[in-house]
This record gives sequence, C-alpha cells and structure tokens, in this order.
Amino acid sequence: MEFSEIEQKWQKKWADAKVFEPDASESMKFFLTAAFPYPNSPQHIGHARTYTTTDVYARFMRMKGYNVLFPMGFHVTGTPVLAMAKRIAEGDKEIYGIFKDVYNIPEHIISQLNTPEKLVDYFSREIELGMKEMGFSIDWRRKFYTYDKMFNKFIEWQFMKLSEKGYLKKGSHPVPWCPKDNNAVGSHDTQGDVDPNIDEYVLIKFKFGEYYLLTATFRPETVYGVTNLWVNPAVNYVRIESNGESYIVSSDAAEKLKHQMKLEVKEQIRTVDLIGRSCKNPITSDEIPILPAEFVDPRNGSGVVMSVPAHAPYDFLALRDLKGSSFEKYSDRLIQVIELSGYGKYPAKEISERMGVANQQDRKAEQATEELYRAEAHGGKMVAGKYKGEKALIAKEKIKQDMLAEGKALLIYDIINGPIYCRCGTLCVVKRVENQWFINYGDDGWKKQVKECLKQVRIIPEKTIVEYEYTIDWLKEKACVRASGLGTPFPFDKTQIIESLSDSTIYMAFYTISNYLKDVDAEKLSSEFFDFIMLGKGDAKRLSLTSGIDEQLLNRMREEFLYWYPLDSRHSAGDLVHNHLTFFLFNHVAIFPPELWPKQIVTNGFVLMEGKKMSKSMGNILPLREAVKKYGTDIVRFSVVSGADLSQDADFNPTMAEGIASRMGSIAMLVERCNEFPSDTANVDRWLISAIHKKVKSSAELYKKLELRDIAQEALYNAVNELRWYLKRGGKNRNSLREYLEYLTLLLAPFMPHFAEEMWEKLGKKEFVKNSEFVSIAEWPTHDENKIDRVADLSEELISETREDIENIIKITKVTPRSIYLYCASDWKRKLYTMAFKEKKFDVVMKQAMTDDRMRANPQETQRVLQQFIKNIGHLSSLVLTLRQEMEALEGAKKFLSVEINADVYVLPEEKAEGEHAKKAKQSTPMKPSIFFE
RNA sequence: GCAGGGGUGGCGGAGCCUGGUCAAACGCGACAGACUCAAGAUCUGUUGGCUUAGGCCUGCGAGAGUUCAAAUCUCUCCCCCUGCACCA
Repeated sequence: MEFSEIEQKWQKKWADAKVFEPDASESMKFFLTAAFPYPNSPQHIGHARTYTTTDVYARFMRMKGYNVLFPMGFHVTGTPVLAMAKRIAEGDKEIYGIFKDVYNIPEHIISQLNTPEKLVDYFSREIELGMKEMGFSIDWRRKFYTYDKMFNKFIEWQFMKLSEKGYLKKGSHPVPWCPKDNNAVGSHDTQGDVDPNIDEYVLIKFKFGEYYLLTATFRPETVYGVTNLWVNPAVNYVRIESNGESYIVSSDAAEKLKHQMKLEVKEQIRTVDLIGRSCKNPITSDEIPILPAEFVDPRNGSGVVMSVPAHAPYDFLALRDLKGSSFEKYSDRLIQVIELSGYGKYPAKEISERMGVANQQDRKAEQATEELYRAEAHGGKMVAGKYKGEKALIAKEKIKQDMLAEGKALLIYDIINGPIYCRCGTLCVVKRVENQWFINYGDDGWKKQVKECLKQVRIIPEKTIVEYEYTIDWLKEKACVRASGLGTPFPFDKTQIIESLSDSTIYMAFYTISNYLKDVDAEKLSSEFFDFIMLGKGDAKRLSLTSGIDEQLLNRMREEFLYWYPLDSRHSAGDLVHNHLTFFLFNHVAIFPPELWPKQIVTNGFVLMEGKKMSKSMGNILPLREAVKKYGTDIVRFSVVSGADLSQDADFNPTMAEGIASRMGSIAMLVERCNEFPSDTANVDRWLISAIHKKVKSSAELYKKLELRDIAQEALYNAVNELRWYLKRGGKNRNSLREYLEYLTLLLAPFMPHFAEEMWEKLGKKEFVKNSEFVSIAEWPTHDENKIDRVADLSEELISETREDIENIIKITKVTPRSIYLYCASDWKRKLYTMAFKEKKFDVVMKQAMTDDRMRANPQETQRVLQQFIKNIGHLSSLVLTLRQEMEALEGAKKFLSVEINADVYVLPEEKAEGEHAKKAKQSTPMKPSIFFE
C-alpha cells in the first residue's frame, strides 16, 4: 500500500467536494475547536495529539449526522515570536542549530526569517501544510492571526466588556526585569531559558543613629530572637534616601531597589563605622551589636542580615566563628523564638552540631538551613512575642502585616533562583511596575458564576474537574498587558499590548464570522458591531448606517454566530487547565449569557518519543511533517491518539507504527479478497457477525466519551485478531467477511480517514451498511441486537478453551494421543450449575438440588459436582450452553481441532462413555468437557 | 508548602469506579519451530514457579483490615511524576 498516494488522493477529493466547509444550515450543528498553534517553530508529533483527538471527534460527530465546524487560526500574540526573529537576525547559533538539526530547515531559509512577520508567515504556512497532510477536517476559510486588524477590534471589544463589568483593575506588580532592555523578561528572554522565580522579602528597619539598617528576611517572625546584625566587611555599603528616611544597604542591593522604590544613593558607608556599634530592634527595642560575617551575600536581599542564632544555622555558625576574636563575648547569646518538637531550645545549634558543620563556609550549612527551615515552617510554634502559642507560619504573616502597618518594615521582591541573565547579558532584577493592568479573576461574584458555569460544562476526562475547581478558587489578579510584543494594543492605554493568555479566551466566537470579515474594513468593526453580532444588541439597519457594513451581511453574521455558538467542545492539552481553559470559562461567563457558555472541555496528555519526553536538548523531537512522510498519516494519527488513555501521555515508537501498518495490511488484503470467498456458512460465521455487532454497539459510546484508546484496541487490534481466528477456524463466507469489513471500515474512519476511504472505495457497493460517496460523511452504523449471539460467543469460547486444555494435557503428560474423546456434561449438571451461580452457597443449592429427581437419585454425585462449582464459584458465568448446543459447537469444530492437535476427535455425551472412559467422562462439567486420550 | 496524577509480569500498558470468569487484555521484547543458501519480513507456538490429566503454589509498592473471595474496597506508610502565573 502506498500511503502517500492514498493520502493525497483523498485529501484532494475532500477539498474538491468541500466536505469540511460548513455554513449555518437546518441540520444539527457541532462546533469544536482546539487550542490554536503558536507559529514560532514547526509543529512536532506532540502537537498532533490534541489536533488528532479533535479531528477524530469531529469526524465521528460528522458521521453521526451533525453539521460539524472545526476551524483553525494562529496565535502570534506576545514576545516569543519577536525574541525568535531577533535571535535569527542576530545569527544566534543555538537557534540556527535547532532549526537546522531538529527541523531540517535549510540555512538560507532560516536567515530570511529575521522579522516577526516573515517568521510567522513561514511557520504558520508550515503548520497549515502539516495539518492538511494530517487530513484534519478543518475549515480553512476561517483562518486568522491574532495580530490581524479585525481580530484586534474583537479583542478591544472584549476588554471593553470586561471593563464595563468592572473586571479590569489597575495596580503595581513585580516582574522580572532587564534594566538594559528596559523590559520584562520571560523564560525565553533569559540565558539558558531559565524561568525567573520571584519571592518577597521583608526588610526590617533597625534604627542606627539617624539612619536605619535594612535587614532582609524570609522569616520576620524570628525578629524576636535577633541577637545581632551581620554585615560583610568585604562588601560596599551605601546610605540611600527614600521617603524621607535614610537606610544602609549594600550597594548591590541599592541598585536592585531602585527598580522597586524611589531612592537616592547618598554616600558610601565604611564597614568599620558599623561593626562593633549597636542598633535597635524595632520590635523588642533591644540594643544589639553589629558584627562581621563572611556568609553575607551583598546581592541577596539588602546585604544586611539579622542574626537569629537559635533558629538559623548560618547565624549560629557565624557567631561561633567569632570565638577567639574581639567579639567573642557575643558568641554564645541565643534567644529561642520557636518551639519545635524533636528539638530543644536552640534547633540551629543542635542541627549544626549533629550534622557536624564546621563553619559558615561549610557546604553542610546550606543543608542544615534547608532542613531546619522546613521543619520550623511545618511544625514550629511561637514561644516568644505577641503571637506566642500560634503556629510559626501564621505568626509570620501577622508579624509581617503588623510591621508593614507600623512602618517598621518594607516589602521588596527578589529573584530567588538567581542570578539570572538576560540574553543581552545583563543581570535581571525585579521591577515594580506601576499602573499595571489586571483582569481581576479574584472577584468573588465572578468566581461564583464561573463555578455555576463549571457545573454545566461536561469535563473530559471527568477526573480533571477538581483541577478546574481548584484553579477557579486560586486565581487572583492576572496582569493582562505588557510593554512589548505582538497583539492587540490595550484600549485604555495604547502603549501597552494585551498579553497572550488574555487575548485567547473567547476567540472561538470569532471563527463563526471570521470568513465574512475578510473583505470588511477593520475600522468599521466598532464595539456596536460586536455588540450586535455576539450579544444581539441594537439592530442591523441602524448599525448598517453607522458602520457602513451591508445590512444583509450583518444579519448573516449574526445568524452564523447564533447557529454555531455556544462552543460544543474545546480541546487542548491538559497543562492549560490551570490558565487558558479556566480563563476561557471566566471570560465566557463575563461576556456571554449562560446559554452561550461552553458545553464541553476535553483535555489530553502529551506524546513521548520512545518512552522519553521530547526536548531540544535530548534531540529527540520528531517533526510532524517528517513523521507523516516516514510513517504515513493514518499511522501517525492512530498512534498519537490510541497509545494511551486520553489524560495519559502516549508513546510514539517505530515498532508501534510498524504494528499498525501490518494490521492495516491484513485488513486491506481481506477487503480486496473478500469477494473471492464462497458462501458456505458455519457456526463460526454467527460468531464473527456477533463480534462486529458487539463492536459497533460499544463503539458509539466509546467515541462519545473519547475513549479512543479502547476504540483503537477494538477496531484495529482485536478486529484483526478476530478475523484471524475466523479464518483459522475455517471460516470462509464471503458475506460474513463483507459485513464485518463494511462495518469495520466505518468504525475506523474517524481514526484513519484516508485508509478508510480507500477501503470504502475498494468494497464497492455496500451490502450491509448505507452507502455514500465518502466514508467520511457516511452514516454512523447502528448495530443489530439480534445478531449479537451469546450462544455463538460461548461456543467459540468453548472451542478455544477445550483446545487449550487438550494442549495443556499433552504438554504435561507428554503423551501424543491418536484419538481424543470429548465427553460433554449432562443437562442435570447444567441445571445445577445455574443454581450454583445464582445462590453461591453450598447448603442452599444442595437443598434446592434435592427437589430435582435426577439429582436426588444420585446425591453423592450431585454433591461432588456441586462442590466443584462452589470451589470455582467465581469462574461460573450467567449463561451456559445446553448439552445439545455444546455438542453441536464441538462437532462443528471437530475438523479444526483434529488439524490443530493432529488426532482424531470424537464428541459424545457423558452417558455414552463406556469402560475406562466412563470414570473420566463423569468429571465433565458445563463448558468443560472431559477429555480422554487414546 | 499547596494541588493533581501515579507505583501491576523482561518492558510499555489495561484491569481498580461496579470485588469473583485475573497468572492478569493488547502490544513489544525474548525463546523455539516453519519458510529461506542466509538475514530480514511473515506465519506457528512458548514466555512466574512446580506438576506425566486440564491441577497446585507464589504474585499486582509495603503493612494491616473488611469479605466465603481483594490488583480491585478501607486505613497507615514508603516512593515517583506534573503544575503553581504574567509565560506561550
């Protein structure tokens, strides 16, 4: 089979017939979207998971008779595209390397992608081509980019609406910052793609003459245990002025603080003027000395540290290190603040001594600190100060708030996983951005409504619902604009750009009309326009006059919107639950009436490459188009969605691909040859037909729940195994095969549309299912309950188990039988069997059995057989074949069995056993005939 | 820390909600046989241990419990993975 030929053939036919370009119509609609791609690199096989899942679903719903819309656009908002284009323009070797080695893009093409526009243009085309090659049933007429003028207008409208509802808010916000670029940095802007982590410090003011020493701490609650301050004699200190107060900090700290508060650097402070002198603890009013310590890092916090030797190993060690110096007299002052079970009064001392930490330079000091901090945060209780008796963690927050309120402390932010450098080489700092705009997802009323909304959204997989609940509770203000990047200018401050997670929350609505807007001047797309289309406010006639857009067109768009909306199914990878998908709910709730809220959200796992996560550094990224070329579309489609449960990561590996291909080959071969088979029917035909109808029955349910893995298992692996068994058992009926294959082709169509089309065509005129031009739009089959044949199923089971038993005996006894006698159990045993299955308890069944003449006549035998049943009570099934059915089944399989085992086979009822056969024959039970070798 | 997911045979991975038909689907790998000059592909069989009659034993992270019966239910413990925002 030449895959690429088949693929191109059907993709062209679909395109020519415009089967995937739906408009509003009379029929039931189904509108689904997948998270649109971000075109700053080609897509790899991992991206295919979400889109294939969506497409399989789209195709299934289409076959179920829905008018299905599956559109696609491109998300270009934000800075990564800018950063990427810039790096290419600068000839960044790393980027060139990735594009060349991973994605096989020729160097002369890479070098051309040096502007955001060219980059977006190239990669979006690449991605679109890939999606087309994947056979996704996308309506490409509706494609747009998030920097399109018309889309900008839509987003502007969205923010107007949010503002009207009072969901926009202004405030200040700390962000990682490059002082040279004068811009916020994300992980893609840093050397080594490190994601800067920001945490807050409390700066406590220790009065020192006219000035204050600012000490930075994560643990303000330990302020009660401060015995001294630390400064590093090797560090430069400066006096800064801010808000009318003078502070002493390291000069490095002063540089950082500039970005978070207004300050002026006044003068150098010599450490000799500090060390040995005293300052005042603002909380306890204790006079405490300022002492030297080497562990103090000028770049951390303020470069001044408050010493709590009872609870901080470094402080304890530094004090201990002072022994023998002129400051020795201070070296064993310890003040307990926190009580911790498992430790005495001075945990820092204990842990340092236990771990044998030598001095403040010892690496073990770090370890000791980590361990102790964690323990105290976990189980510590205050034994000093205002919040005595409270948990340390709670007291910390309260003390912090108190000090801030009383002006005894300041709050600042720092990058805690630093130092982090911008790509330009500058050290990143934290900047407090003033006049930052937020979407206030913390609004309680809003949250409440979203929770209501969540109740009526179908979440697949169901278990992820708790994650949405959690995220809704946890969300607070979300900064929604940035100083740079592609996208939509913020309507209330045009110098700002709306950030990428905020402009992709209701864009699905835009697809409903995007194809009509291509020829409309974007300037005409006012708020009133969107109010009319999306919310039905105003009327078309009026709007037509004010906007200059044709009235009919306006009405048409309104109709399209109302037809397609609400969104029936939203698809993305599971990692977006915590942001995008929840924002998506919030914004729909804010802007649209409840009847237009989303109906369903589906999330899926990722794709692994041969068991490992794909990553640039591992060099194991498989570009999608390359995968398609190498393995074929249908195989790629099939493997990414069938490899694991929806929420689990699927593995892609070549062996799996080969396995799929070979099974497709088996099916294709039968499709081509099935008409050559005669029309002899046998028992096994009833079984085969039963099997396919069972499959059809279960498939629709599985498709609805998107349990694609199970469908894949059924429709490919099990199907091929069933066909094999059928042929092996001597099945050779043309009609049975055709019926099976016609149904099977339909079941496979959503997964493997190209292959299915080809099979559909090869099968020619359908005899058992409804025909149609394309299988892609064929009617989804319904099963025939009458063809599901439990007796046939059990008969086949009996045959296969009997064969296994025979082989087992041969294996153990190493006997080669010439003849095999199969003695089937009498009907009274079957009656007893059914009773045993129902009642399960020996005495109850026995009593019941005694009402039967046959059994009462042979109580001992009855008891023996019943004991056997009870022993294997779990193995009994609700239905057993009758003696006649069992014999018929085995008679029918005589030939099969004798060929398989290479012996003559005789099938008899147990009563017919004579001589030495008789004893053996008595042991027969239903579904387990006695086997006698001769 | 908070939240979520998970620990099953040589491996991947079902089963767990709704206990029994589970020595555990399906696949891969390995082994043996057929075909072949040979390799590959394909096909057939085997793949926890014991067993000369279809049986028995041990087993699903560890321990305890409920039950006639536990991979499945309950409790405790251990271990692993993911996410925690201004970033797509």
